[in-house]
Amino acid sequence: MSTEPRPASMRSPRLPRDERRAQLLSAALEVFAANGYHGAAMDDIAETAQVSKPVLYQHFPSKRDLYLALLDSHLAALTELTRSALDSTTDNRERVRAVMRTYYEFIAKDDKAHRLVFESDLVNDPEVASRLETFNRGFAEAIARVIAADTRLPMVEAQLLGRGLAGMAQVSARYWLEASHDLDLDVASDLVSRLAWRGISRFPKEA
Amino acid sequence: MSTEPRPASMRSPRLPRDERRAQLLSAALEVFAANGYHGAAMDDIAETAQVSKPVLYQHFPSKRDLYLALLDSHLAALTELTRSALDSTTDNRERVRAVMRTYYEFIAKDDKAHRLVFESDLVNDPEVASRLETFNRGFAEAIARVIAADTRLPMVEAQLLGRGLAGMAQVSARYWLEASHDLDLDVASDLVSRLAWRGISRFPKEA
DNA sequence: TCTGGATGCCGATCTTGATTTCCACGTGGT
DNA sequence: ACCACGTGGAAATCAAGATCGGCATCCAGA
Repeated sequence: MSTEPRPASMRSPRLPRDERRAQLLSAALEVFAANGYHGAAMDDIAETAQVSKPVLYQHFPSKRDLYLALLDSHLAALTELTRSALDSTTDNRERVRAVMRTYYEFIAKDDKAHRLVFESDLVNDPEVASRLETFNRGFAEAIARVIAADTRLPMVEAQLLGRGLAGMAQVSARYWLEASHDLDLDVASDLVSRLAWRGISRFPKEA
Repeated sequence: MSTEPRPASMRSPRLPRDERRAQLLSAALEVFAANGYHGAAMDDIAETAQVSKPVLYQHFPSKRDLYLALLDSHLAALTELTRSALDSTTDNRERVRAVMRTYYEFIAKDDKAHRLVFESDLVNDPEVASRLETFNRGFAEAIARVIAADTRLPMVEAQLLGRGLAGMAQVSARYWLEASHDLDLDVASDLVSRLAWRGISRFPKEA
């Protein structure tokens, strides 16, 4: 009556530790992106990776740790992408264009990693909140420096605007992805980056 | 050994159904806003309302229904606030100012209702997602009409920009609330609304 | 004032679903 | 052939949502 052991063909082949870990991360991303943290069960992730649950726990001490590992990795990637976009030119207008395009490309990636970064349902966890806040601060500050370079605004106010523009990029890109896919990525990101640039270039200190 | 019935002084006084319901909603908002949907336990809400759990379930069939009721109510309120801000003038520049200010005021309210609307951790629930999407669409379309009135942009593109500006308002206001409270509400919202207005006014169709 | 019934309230418990762990088994290298 | 280690089925554990049956309170009508 007991269940037979899984035949060899269905067992997961033995893998070196790093490869297995990478595969698990990939499966976890897929499930988390599709269902969110709370909607994802460890069973689902194990099944997606075609592995049993204990294997999961040999690589990550808990579901939360698994999630954090993923978040860290993709936040680091996005940070690097935007940094490189910022360094790709010295013309501020072109900088805005490049960063906006980078954001749109990140969101359009079909691994859906943006769901972790921009639509996490674990924002109330202090660790997650702190990582997201660090990322957002860094990004907003980079924009704020561009603004301060083009205007005479003090840093406090430039940062507020930086946050606002970051929000504009993120929200508009998410909408574009969901609803407005008849617009080409370039067209949409150029449109929004023009909106942003018109807003900030030679921003007057007083009304 | 059995626990004594709670003395009369500790029992919650009998309330007419509607008042009790209102009180429960208020307690629920407090807990949900502080901890998010998943971080909030029905026990917490009951305790905050100084009531036992069955009372909660006599008014709301489930935790999710309670949350949806709250969300509906505050989404409706915010919708009405922005509609009224839009109708408060016919000058588009003033419209942007008024709406931005309304957003900042909504976020500054100390009932923290904005945590439900802008930081919900239940976005993966279809009912929640649909309600939020309806709100966002309505808001973005209102902005898109303003944009279309001031430019020659087609509605598809105006809507993308509308979403972007909505995101700018929301994200910048959340940042202002958390970190930048040395700036006055008026100063901050005016600053961001100027950024928005400079971006959209007489937006050129081509670069 | 007294009484019956309806309504509101509570302690205690049930139930479910998901994370985490235990222990035996197979597999591949030496 | 052996043994160390990766693997999986099944079960322990636990938190939290939901419920059950009885008690208290208020009000209408005699």
